[in-house]
Amino acid sequence: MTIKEVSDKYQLSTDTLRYYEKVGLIGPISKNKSGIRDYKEVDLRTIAFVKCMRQANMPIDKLIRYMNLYKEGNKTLEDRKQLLVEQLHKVEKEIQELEKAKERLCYKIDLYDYQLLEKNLSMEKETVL
Amino acid sequence: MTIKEVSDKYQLSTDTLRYYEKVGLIGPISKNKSGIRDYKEVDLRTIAFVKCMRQANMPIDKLIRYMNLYKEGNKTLEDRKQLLVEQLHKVEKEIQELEKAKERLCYKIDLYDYQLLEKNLSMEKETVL
DNA sequence: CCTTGACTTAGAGTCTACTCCATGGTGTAA
DNA sequence: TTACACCATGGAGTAGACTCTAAGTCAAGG
Repeated sequence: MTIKEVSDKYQLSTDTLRYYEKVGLIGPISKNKSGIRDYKEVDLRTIAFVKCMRQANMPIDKLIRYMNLYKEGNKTLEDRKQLLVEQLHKVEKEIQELEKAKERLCYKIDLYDYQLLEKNLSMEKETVL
Repeated sequence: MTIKEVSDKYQLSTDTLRYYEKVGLIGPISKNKSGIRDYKEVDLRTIAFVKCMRQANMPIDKLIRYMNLYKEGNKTLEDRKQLLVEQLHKVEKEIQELEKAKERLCYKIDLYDYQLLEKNLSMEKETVL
């Protein structure tokens, strides 16, 4: 699979894909004789995971640490789990904060609706009289 | 209320408070004869709102636009509401994405628990034999 | 009076995560 | 075979949101 195809499939720019590879988040990706990347199934799975974790706002350096632990094999299971648990907590907290913000937004929007209603009523009055 | 007290109350650094004022997100804050800021009740309410919107990941420039509309008064009600509605949609989408990430994290953590269990069992076997 | 600690300013610096650029090679359809 | 879109590299540049620094002012306590 070419970098363009991967880019389209996962909605990550080709620049981003190369950047992720450079910093060690994915790959190294195998290349054909003329140096062009050929993404394999396992690469795609890594990319999907990375994308998901990035959407969970996991910072790049933490993700890199996770990937490095992964490469070290079985003895790092506990550490890797720990990283994910930490991230889970962060995600839960963020969801809570967003929910709070959401409520406030809804409340304010309601207020605006009310104010707009009043404004329109008074304009109508003006027009009628 | 001094900048330090506000900083403690809202968990925003004094630098950040001054920065918000500089870019026009809050204030201008009134100052005493020797030039020291004195935050009033209305400032605190603005700060609380700004903090909430920032936690909702509303970009600074959008917030500034909102604040400017607010200062223009009644005729901008519709526009302001529009900004908030947009932001609400963004927040809802982000919550969804975080929920997705959360599920994936939970799933992976479960897998790790299982793998760790297996590992410990086999270690126990080794010890016993 | 002097020190200490909190306050002020303007402006430079930092961090994260990309994103863009210049330059040059590749592959395939007409 | 030439045009075209795509690929590569290293390194510079950007956006957003702070964060820090230097240099100075001010009020209170010892």
